[in-house]
Amino acid sequence: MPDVNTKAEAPPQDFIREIVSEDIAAGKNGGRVVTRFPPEPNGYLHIGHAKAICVDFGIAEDFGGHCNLRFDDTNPVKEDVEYVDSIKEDVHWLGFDWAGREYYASDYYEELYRFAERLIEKGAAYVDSLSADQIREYRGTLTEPGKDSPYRTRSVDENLDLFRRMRAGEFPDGAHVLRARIDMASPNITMRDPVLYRIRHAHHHRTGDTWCIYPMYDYAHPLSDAIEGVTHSLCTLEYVDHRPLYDWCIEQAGTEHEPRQYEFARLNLNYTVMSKRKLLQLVAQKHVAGWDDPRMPTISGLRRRGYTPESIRDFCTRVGVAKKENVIDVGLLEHCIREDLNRRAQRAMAVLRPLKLVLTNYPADQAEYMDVINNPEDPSAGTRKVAFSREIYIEHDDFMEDPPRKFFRLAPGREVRLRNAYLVTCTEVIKDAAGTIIELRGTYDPATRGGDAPDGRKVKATLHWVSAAHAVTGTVRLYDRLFTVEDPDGTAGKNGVDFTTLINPGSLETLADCQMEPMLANAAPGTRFQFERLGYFCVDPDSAPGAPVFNRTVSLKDAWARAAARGD
RNA sequence: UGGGGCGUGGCCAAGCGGUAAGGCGCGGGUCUUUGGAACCCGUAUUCGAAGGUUCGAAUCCUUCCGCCCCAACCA
Repeated sequence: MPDVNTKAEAPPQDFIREIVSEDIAAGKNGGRVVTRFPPEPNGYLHIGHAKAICVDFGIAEDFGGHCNLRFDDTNPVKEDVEYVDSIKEDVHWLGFDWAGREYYASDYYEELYRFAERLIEKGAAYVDSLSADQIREYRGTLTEPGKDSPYRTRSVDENLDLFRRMRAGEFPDGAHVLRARIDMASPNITMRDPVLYRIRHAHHHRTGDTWCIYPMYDYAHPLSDAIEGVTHSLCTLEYVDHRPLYDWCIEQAGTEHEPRQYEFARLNLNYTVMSKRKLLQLVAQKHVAGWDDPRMPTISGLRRRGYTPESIRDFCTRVGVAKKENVIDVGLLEHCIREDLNRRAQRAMAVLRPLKLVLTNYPADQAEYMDVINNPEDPSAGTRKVAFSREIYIEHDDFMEDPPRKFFRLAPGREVRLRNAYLVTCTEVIKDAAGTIIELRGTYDPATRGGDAPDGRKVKATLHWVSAAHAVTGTVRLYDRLFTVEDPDGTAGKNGVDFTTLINPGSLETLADCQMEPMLANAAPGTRFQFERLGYFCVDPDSAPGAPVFNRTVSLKDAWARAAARGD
């Protein structure tokens, strides 16, 4: 058994961390590591962003560096402060801290403008007066080279004059753009004289009406990185083609810092749509209650669903960082939250679909209090008292009048255990005129208090329950996948239908007559419990004192249901 | 058909010329007052394919095949 423990603490490795390690070893950037998380404030963050956040902040943290939160707010017509606020909240909630390094590309507009003038003076940029359509035509296609704009040869003086007048607001939107003079025949389309600035007479959420020309991402991003002293600019794979332009901007601007861009594969989840456009559509068309609907893959949705930040971060590290396109099984996400909550969530008993069981040999006016362990995984969570009495509710699913072979819960004449209470036997089934079971009668064995029989006899099932006289009524929202097809996007595309037609009609089931133990009546919103034998549930903000509303985060693993689905 | 990225078990993912880690899932078992949890066992003679180099290849070379991205004055 040679030193197995010395290797156990090896930090998580991936190709980016390898690069960073090598850079540090080589003394690059004076050993500094600076990354950035650069969202555009035009929507809510989702689980895909969570991966990027974990990569950007996580790597900085691992190497003793820091990560800037920078808003890439270069397109005023799509952005809003509502989004910057939600982004800040979500990043913080995930457990990351930018420690005051909150930046905005718009803070650099003046500096970016000066760089642009310098580019013009060097002959590296020019003002083009082609229309957007013409620019597209001149750009060529994937297989044919583009051709030079007739304005490409304008003099430096003319370019400078035009660009200054663009800034001064002399021209309407679309009249001119500033372009990099690179190579219209480049096999990489990104390099065919990319647009650097466009005219947009629009109000910006931070700079107001100060500007009417706005820089493009491809220009603003590398220079913002350089201005901030970012060393490793980490982004997703679709930007690989943009890297030569990123480097071109850095080189042309001759900045003090020379950040480098590295790309990794974005996160995809099966049974989920992730594009901002589609998420926005779900909200706008009211297929869901909002950005934070517990069925949404947004950070705010996952939060309301009951996911913990720890579980999401754990998920991101398990998913890894690589360059292969991937589709992660949502089952992994569910595993992560179960594992976290199993250790931390207080247990409680709640009956979702109540069926009354009257114990005919239990005194009508009596009640007693059982000692119940709050969390078997965490002794420090202590115990609580739970009331027991003659009339109790059990789960309707836990009784079958004519049970199949492998069903070993309650049935006529059968004895089962009521968790932490007594062994009980069903003696009678009461039905209404229509034949519907409305109540059960049974007896309890007074010698089995706590749940063990002195004679050592065993029962095969243990049921959760709640005393009818003490129960509080609450609402439970059972959430299921929003889509039951693995690849909603692909399936919708293949069948030529709108993806919203694929929404699972059973993605939300609301149960308003759930019977719960009293301690659940006034739990604070956000509090998470395990309802024994059912799953993990989180108190929703819609709760009122004495009228709690719970969201089911995820069910418990259910071998019985799995076997039944498999066909025994 | 231009350029770029990527192909290791159902889904991820290590591996960096010395004889296929790990996680999820799945199957079986132990234990159990949650059909939960925990624990144990099993799950790729093979790394997209075919050639080649080598004593030895998932790792090097060649060719082929497949998937993804790029033709916004979006990011």
